[in-house]
This record gives sequence, C-alpha cells and structure tokens, in this order.
Amino acid sequence: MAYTVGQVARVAGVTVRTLHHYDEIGLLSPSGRTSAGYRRYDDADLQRLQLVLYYRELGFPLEEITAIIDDPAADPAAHLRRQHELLTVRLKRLQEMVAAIEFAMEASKMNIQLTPEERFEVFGDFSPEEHEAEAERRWGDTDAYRESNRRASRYGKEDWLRIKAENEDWGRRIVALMTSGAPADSPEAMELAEEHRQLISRWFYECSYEVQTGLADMYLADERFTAYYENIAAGLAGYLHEAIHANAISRA
Amino acid sequence: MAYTVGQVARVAGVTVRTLHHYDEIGLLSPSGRTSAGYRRYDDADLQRLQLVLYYRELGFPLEEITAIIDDPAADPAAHLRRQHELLTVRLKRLQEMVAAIEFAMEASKMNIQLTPEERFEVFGDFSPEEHEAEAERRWGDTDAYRESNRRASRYGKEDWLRIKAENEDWGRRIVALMTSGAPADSPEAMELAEEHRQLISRWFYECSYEVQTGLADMYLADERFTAYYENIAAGLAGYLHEAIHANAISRA
DNA sequence: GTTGACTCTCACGTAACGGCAGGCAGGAGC
DNA sequence: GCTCCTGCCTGCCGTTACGTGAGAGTCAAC
Repeated sequence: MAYTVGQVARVAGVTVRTLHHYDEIGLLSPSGRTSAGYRRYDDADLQRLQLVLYYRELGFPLEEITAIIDDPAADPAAHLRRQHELLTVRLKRLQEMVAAIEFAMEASKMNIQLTPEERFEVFGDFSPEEHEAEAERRWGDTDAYRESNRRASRYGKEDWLRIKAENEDWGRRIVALMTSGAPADSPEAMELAEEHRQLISRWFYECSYEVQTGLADMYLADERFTAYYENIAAGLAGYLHEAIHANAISRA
Repeated sequence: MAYTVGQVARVAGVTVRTLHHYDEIGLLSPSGRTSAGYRRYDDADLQRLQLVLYYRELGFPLEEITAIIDDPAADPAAHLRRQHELLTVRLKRLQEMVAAIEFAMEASKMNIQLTPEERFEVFGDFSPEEHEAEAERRWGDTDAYRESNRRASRYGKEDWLRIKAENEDWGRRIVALMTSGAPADSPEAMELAEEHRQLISRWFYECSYEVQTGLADMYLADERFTAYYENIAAGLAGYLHEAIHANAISRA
C-alpha cells in the first residue's frame, strides 16, 4: 500500500511536479521516505490528495485548502456557501461578456458603429461618473479601429463575397415572403428564421435558439439594428422578430 | 491634451503601476516625456488604452493584445470568434461547477453520503479508465470527511437548531397538507414550495426558481433524495416536485 | 522655503506550478 | 561487473499581470 510519486501522479491525474509542489508547501507531504530519499505515499495520503483535488477543482486557493483540511473545526459547508457565491458572480460576469461579444460581432457584421460606451459596457465598474461628458469627446473617434475591422480577415475575400451573397439571397427571400402576405409564424417564415440562425452558426459563432431570440429582441430594442432591417424593407424587423420567436418555440 | 500617469489612471480606472507595466512591455508607451522624465499621454494614447482595456476585459493576454493592435492585417472579428468559443467553454464549465456545488450542499444538508465518483464528477477529465475498479477501493472510506461535515460550523449551535426546527416545521405542514388531500398545484402547496425555496436561500445559497426546479427534478431522479422524502411521508417526493414546478410556473 | 502630493526607477513578491539541469537509484540485459 | 534505461531527487529560473514598497527627484501651493 505504498506508492511512488509517479504512481500517485498517474492515478490521480496530476503531474509529479504538482506533488513535489504540494510537498514543498506542506499541503500534502508523503508519510514516509525510502532510504534513498524517495517519497512514499500511503493510502491515507491518497485520501488527503482526493480532498485537496476536490477543493482545488472548486476553485479554492491551495493555502485555503490547507486550512480547511487541517482545521477540524472548519466548516466545509460554510466554505461551499462562500464558494458558491464567488462562482455565481463569476458566472454572471462571464455571461455578460459572452453577450457583449455576441453583440459586438452582430454589430460588426452589419457595419453598425458602436458607441464607446457600448464597447465598454462589458466593464461593470468602468466609467464611474467623474468623466461622463468628457469620456465622449475623449473616446470619440474610432474610425481607425472600425476601418481595420473591414480589412483583412481569417476569411479570404472569396469567403466574404460568399457570406455576403448568402446573406443577400436570404434577405431577398424573406422580403419576398413578407410582401407575399405570408404570416410570420408560417412554416416558410420559420424556415427562413432557421436559416438565419444557421447562417450565423456557420460563419460566426454557435447560435442557439436562446441566443437567436436574444438577437431578435435586440433587433427591435436597438434602433440601429431596427434601422438596418427596416432599410431593407419596411416592417422586416418586426417580421423577422416574430418569425424567430415562432421558430424557436416550435423547435423547443 | 496631455495627461500624467495619475490622470490617465483615474479616468481609465486602472492603477499607475498598470500603466508603468504597459509601458515596460511596450503595450502602451506614452508618446512623450517631460524634461523631468514624467510620462505624457496624449489623446491617441488614450485611444489605444481604450482598445487595450477592451481586449483585456474580454480575456485576451497582453501579449496577444499587442499583436492584435499592432498588426493592421489582423482580423478583430476572427479574434472575437475565437474568444467567444473560449468563453462559452469556460461558461459551461462554471455552470457545471455551480451545479455540482449545489448538489453537494443539498446532499450534505440531508446527510446523504456522496459516492467518491460524485465528489469527483465535477472533474471532466479525471478518472480516465485505467483505474476504474481500483479507484473505488482506494477512495472508499471518507468517514472522517463526512464526520467533520457535521461538526462545528459558521453557524452556531443555535442556528443549526433553528434551521432544523424551521425545516421540521415546514415538513410537518407539507405532510399535513398532502394528507388533507389538497392538490399539489393548490395555492397552499405552492406557498409551501415557495417557503422551501426561501429556506434554502436564507440559510444556504441564492436559490432561484430555475435552480429550485432543478432540485425538484433531482429529488425524483436520484433515489437517495427520493428516499429522504419518502421516508418522511409516502408520496412526498412527487408531491413536492409537482408543487415546486407549479409554483415556479405561476411566478414566471 | 517648506510642505505635501505626485512622479521616477529599480526590484522583489505573488499562485501554482512547468520545465529544465545535474546527479542518484534500481532493475534488465550482456 | 558493466552498461543502459527509466524514474526519482533537489535546486532554480520562468510564467502572468501586475502589487507593494524603497529611495529619490519634481511640482504647485502656502
């Protein structure tokens, strides 16, 4: 029931270096050594390692893990509560960032100019108050950035032309359908909503039904997006919005 | 239109040291210095800083930000796409961890013994295969851990007694209601479901309706949780499950 | 002319290891 | 007994994005 570092590393899925590190900082010292100085881990050491990895996976710093494990009076439940709070905060933050990045991509796709505030809106604590009016002037001109936005890309020129063509083709078809009088929740309209989603998924990012309905809401809530679609055909923004929602519901 | 480090730091919401650092690594060097060697930032520098902070907030490492900004041929959209993928992966991982921690807390609340696999299930890559049967024996006994679980806590003894009392009171009332024949979607049952949610929120962690319905599903899916409730009264697990769902829907 | 706030440049510290270098230890094969 | 290979040992530097001083010079106000 004694194991070498290498054996422990293999079964626990960590590196030898990690075990050395845990030994160094006193988080997990093997219960013995051979005459040659080799570390010898026994079953109790493995138990302790399991606990260490458990807390580590939940995001606790090693020093705190030492305290939790070594202090018999410490309450694991209390730590879990605190960690739950920390994780949910991080989770919310990440969700906002993902939403912001989707917004940015959607805007760049339509060549919509983001205001500096929007580019920064992902920063919860930024822009306190002391420089509301100033900030506008200061961060005002971002032409250079937007310009570079339109230039070279991971996609070659051909790809862009193809994306543009697909998009315009889709646009023509949905306009035709709308003007033909087909309702927004007709199978044809829903099919075009589905195409819209797959177009984004194929060329830009994984677009779930949930994300897509979020986009649809934004098309109505943000007048620049509304303008983009209304510019193609009057009433298109609302029509697309309804079709996307109808499609999402029917697929659920 | 020239600013000192301190001024820039204040408007941008970063520390002076951060600006020094960006200067050191060549990410953002002020366009000039005073005769005394003070850094002088102009508007163009602030523009660049904005871009830097934007990408930093999205999680890019500084070195990569340098490359993105300095390379006019780089495609911001491509980077955003990649970052979107990274973020969604992290998001999913975090969601799993939050779920795992909620599961662990719910189990410890009911004194349910988690199997080692479950304690590790948050580790996607752990436990490859080479030690399936071995692992069981090896990580088997965790009495010490579970024991400490029940001991001292952030809450004093009084708190625990109170939690226990509240919980038992709630238990008696829902059992009484169920045996009285009131349907699980009656206002009274839903009110008790609401109490269940608030009890968790008050003593353990923020429990949204979504989280609560997740718990309710688990009460039926996991036989140990089912047993916990069935042990109180036959049919209680299903009754509670239905009441929670009915309540969640009505509050939406 | 002195105070106090601000700035400068080193330069070490952080968390959790990764990744070397140089040197033993142990068993297999010759 | 000798060589070879693999595994183990102990340093110790590198990583990321700064934090936190130390010691010294600068600027504007009083």
